[in-house]
Amino acid sequence: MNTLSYGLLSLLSKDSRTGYELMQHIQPFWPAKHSQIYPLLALLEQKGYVEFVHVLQSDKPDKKVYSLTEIGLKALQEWIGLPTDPPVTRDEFALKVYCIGLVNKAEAMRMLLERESYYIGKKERYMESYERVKGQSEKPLEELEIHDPMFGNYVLVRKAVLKVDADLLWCEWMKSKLK
Amino acid sequence: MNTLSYGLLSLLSKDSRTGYELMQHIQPFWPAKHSQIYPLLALLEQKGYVEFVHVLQSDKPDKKVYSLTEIGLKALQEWIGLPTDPPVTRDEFALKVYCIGLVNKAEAMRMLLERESYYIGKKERYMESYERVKGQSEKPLEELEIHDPMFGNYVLVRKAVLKVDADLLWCEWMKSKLK
DNA sequence: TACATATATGTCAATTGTGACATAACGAGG
DNA sequence: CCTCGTTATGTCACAATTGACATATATGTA
Repeated sequence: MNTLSYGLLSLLSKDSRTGYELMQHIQPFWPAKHSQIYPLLALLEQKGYVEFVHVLQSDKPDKKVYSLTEIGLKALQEWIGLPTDPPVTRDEFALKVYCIGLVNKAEAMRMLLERESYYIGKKERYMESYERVKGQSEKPLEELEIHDPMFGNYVLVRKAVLKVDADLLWCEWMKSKLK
Repeated sequence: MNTLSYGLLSLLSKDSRTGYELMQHIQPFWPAKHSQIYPLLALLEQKGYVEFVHVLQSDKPDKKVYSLTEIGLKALQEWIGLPTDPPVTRDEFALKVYCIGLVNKAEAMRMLLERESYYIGKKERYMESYERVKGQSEKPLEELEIHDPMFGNYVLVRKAVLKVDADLLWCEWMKSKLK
């Protein structure tokens, strides 16, 4: 069982979801395409870690709603205690920045502004997530504690916002360097 | 030609390096093992983008020092202008945090402290890089501009420090949540 | 009318990346 | 003396991931 499989179990521990929804929601922490998710879900179902019900829809295609089983929950709990791999980031832009002296200031500024607007868009989406979490929570977010069902969502949105703020801060600083 | 290949050219645009050194220096932005680097270097050499000289060493194993060729430089310059893929991060810890409510506060705190010390170690190494860059630069770092050979190193260390500071800030904030 | 996008699931070939094996010499520690 | 870590290069089987293809319906757009 690979990390992505456990990631899917992790999402399913809160809510029953379709493969399509799992694919959408796991993106910020473990980007994966549907072509990777669907075969893994079939494997997880084979092993009895998840089960699904067919849900017929008239307006949209029918779907399979997956949920975590008892033994899936046990597997998930065991995995949490196991050693955790360090995060891995692959950043093509950073590779380009290393040799940015090969282009002129104007071109470098163009690239930087493009990257900055990418981060601005990301931050906007994270802020929308934050508002969604706030709307779904019964308590004020600051009062949530570890066993509250929204705790994970809350602290992860916070993590994402802090990181994108750091990226935006660097972009701002870089702009002053390229003036 | 994949992104990692261009990353190698990018590093070689500043200094001639061995495959082993390239493997070490590309880690922060594009983690790759030597088993991936060496075959790519052979391909790049076949295409004429890089060339190497054998350097015999008595105390350590002999090595191959690679450098960028004219046509390698041209390929690198073309790549810089091309659209840049967004950064990709895979974070197993974040997947665990999503369902952290499955374990008790003490266990969650243990995991968090472990992750925090990982980030502290990373920050220390980045600060060492910063000092190394400062030592190698002729001008004060604040005065470096885009065409200075140390500019890329300087702004990337700054980027790395800002990001790890954001991670540490989140850890600090999380500790207060788990008290 | 035609085309793009979103929902929804699935397969498969090709590419990318990992972990183990192989070799070899040095220095440090038990 | 033996093992471990570092330097240094290389191969190879396997696992993880991507991108294209396939299908179907609804909705919005040119």
